[in-house]
Amino acid sequence: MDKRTKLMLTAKKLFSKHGFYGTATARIAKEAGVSNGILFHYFSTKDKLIEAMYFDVKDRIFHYSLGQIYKDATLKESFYTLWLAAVEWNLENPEDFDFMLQFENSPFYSLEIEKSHKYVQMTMELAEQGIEQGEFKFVSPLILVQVVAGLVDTTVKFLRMNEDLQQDTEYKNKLFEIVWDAIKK
Amino acid sequence: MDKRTKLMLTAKKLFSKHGFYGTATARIAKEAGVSNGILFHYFSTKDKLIEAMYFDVKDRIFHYSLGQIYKDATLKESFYTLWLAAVEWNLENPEDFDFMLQFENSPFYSLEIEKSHKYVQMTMELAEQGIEQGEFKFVSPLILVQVVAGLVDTTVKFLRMNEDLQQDTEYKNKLFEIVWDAIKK
DNA sequence: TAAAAAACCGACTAAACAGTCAATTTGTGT
DNA sequence: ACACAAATTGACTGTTTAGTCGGTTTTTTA
Repeated sequence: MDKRTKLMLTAKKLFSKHGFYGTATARIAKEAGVSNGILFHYFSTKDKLIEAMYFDVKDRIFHYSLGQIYKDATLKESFYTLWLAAVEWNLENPEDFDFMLQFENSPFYSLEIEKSHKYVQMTMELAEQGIEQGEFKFVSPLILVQVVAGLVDTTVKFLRMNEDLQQDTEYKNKLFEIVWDAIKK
Repeated sequence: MDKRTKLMLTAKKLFSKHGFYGTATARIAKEAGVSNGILFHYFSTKDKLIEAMYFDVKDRIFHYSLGQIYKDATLKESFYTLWLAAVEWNLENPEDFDFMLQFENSPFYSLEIEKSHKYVQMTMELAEQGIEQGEFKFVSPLILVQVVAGLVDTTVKFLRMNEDLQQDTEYKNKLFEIVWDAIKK
């Protein structure tokens, strides 16, 4: 594995456990088994490393989740697939989840960063579609996207504390009804 | 104003703008107009200061929001009052809001802390009531509480970016329908 | 009003930190 | 085989940091 990747994996592990504040760059390099200098060769500052990791994680989760949607699915099916894929991905990648939560709620994060992301447009289009078809509530498509994203986080946090429910498909369907009822007209 | 309060107000301002990582204790003391030493007289460590602030803010917002509920209100009215009060309080106290978001999504925060909070029980009871009366979805009362709390955050973030909607009662009612539909059977 | 306690000061320190850099190794194209 | 570029090292540094401490002022108590 190349050292850039090793650094990002180690950084993710440490950031998610100890926070940005509690993780020294020297420690990241040491635990990744590379030299101190190479970290700053790939990422000119600590902040740049954090930002690069954000884009990397966001990319992977959206690529995975959007990839699960199949053609000719109804709007509800698409949203169900999207929601479930995101929830399961986050449960299987707890470090990524913790890192993202921390990042998105820190002063590092601005909406400029968010908006620059290609996948946001794609989910917005789904929401707009639902509104036009009269299936969703007549509100800003942005709030609908944010509601779904927020409910993914809420669900993941809840299922983490209730491991026995993680495999319970029936219960997860009930949890999805929360999401669907929230956005549907 | 006593120096302990001055310190907490200044810390809140700086933490919300620059994060825990980006705010030095010396700077907090300086901008609060007090000596460096007195900070550690009141809060033995920086982490203790952060935690004390969390309890302080949480206390005030819950005290305010729960206080808005009137006797003999229906369950829906109670939830509406609670949700609206929380949203408006957060909009009027953006530093508190940013601080809380940061804290609750950082490794500082554990569910042990959350559970130790007296107000959590009170909202849980409201949720249990709704479930027993058959008015809410038949899921864990905890997820219902977390859904409402999460949707408060989502709403606040959204209204912050759309200042023109902040006074629009009709629109806010529509946003509440998202919350209500999410939890109601 | 005296003495005890609590609040308060700011200079100080030891450790930790992000980022640099000159030197060395590894890879690549000719 | 050679030259040139890119990757990599780890010791180093100037600064910043949380937290300490001996001493002073203010408040409380009896």
